[in-house]
Amino acid sequence: MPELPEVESLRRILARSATGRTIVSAAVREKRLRRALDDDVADAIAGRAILAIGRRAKYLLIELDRELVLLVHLGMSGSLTHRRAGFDPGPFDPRHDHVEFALDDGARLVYNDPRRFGLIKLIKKSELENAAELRGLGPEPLGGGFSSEYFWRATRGRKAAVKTLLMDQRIVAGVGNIYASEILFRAGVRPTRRAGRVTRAEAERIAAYTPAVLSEAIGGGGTTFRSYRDARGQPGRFAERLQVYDREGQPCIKCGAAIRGIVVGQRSSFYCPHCQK
DNA sequence: AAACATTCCTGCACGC
DNA sequence: TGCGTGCAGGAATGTT
Repeated sequence: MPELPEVESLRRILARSATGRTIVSAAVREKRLRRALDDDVADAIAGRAILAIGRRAKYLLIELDRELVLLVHLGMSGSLTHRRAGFDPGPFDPRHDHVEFALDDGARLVYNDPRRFGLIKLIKKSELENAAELRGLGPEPLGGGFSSEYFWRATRGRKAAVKTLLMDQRIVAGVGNIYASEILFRAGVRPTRRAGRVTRAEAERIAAYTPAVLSEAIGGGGTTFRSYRDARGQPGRFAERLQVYDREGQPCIKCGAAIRGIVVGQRSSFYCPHCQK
């Protein structure tokens, strides 16, 4: 997964394929995800109509009738696939297909998550804003709330690496490890730079490249690094357009210098020592 | 066999 | 001293 572009790609596919459908039944095979699924989730979902599919940060929001919302997070290794009736159901994975929804058109939505860092939670629509998972999230990077002025202010006085802050969901919602490296490369800022030392011009570039990179990735259907698959079971195509991520030792596309791989805030990070200051 | 696309929690350091 | 905040580190887990 599953950073913002992957979840947004998933949202768009499900919006077309599942909106208006009714969930006739739900089966929970494994409820031990990041948090254990509530015991009554399957019963509460059965019979509910899917009104819309939304997204906040990396959370997918499946809006149901009766003012219910199913919150889905894919963690590190989760996927939610839509399998049409009568078509190849894809490789059935009994060990990791943890939750399955049957729709009234014969299709199925299958939640698969090997590492089980994901989350599925049913909440009332009125409690959405106050939900612990969504409360405190920063602005959506594609929603206009993530301005250069905002980011510049948010970084003042902060000693943590700028990449760490860019990935902090309270600062901006949806940027994860892959795109943080890509955004900082395009902005010409090293991931290790202390956030408080980012100049105003650099903050402007970061704030501008953040939505640009995410939008481009959405256009490519997201990034498949190892195992990510979209709702149709297809890998994302943005991996071919990654300029630094997982390219340690390979030449920078701008200057030819060898891309470096380092660890920042315990996450693998990549940058060009020549282009990024 | 070490690394991993995410989030949450703990504990320490620092500053007021 | 006490408290709040920031930050680092680790844990959760299965796969490649």
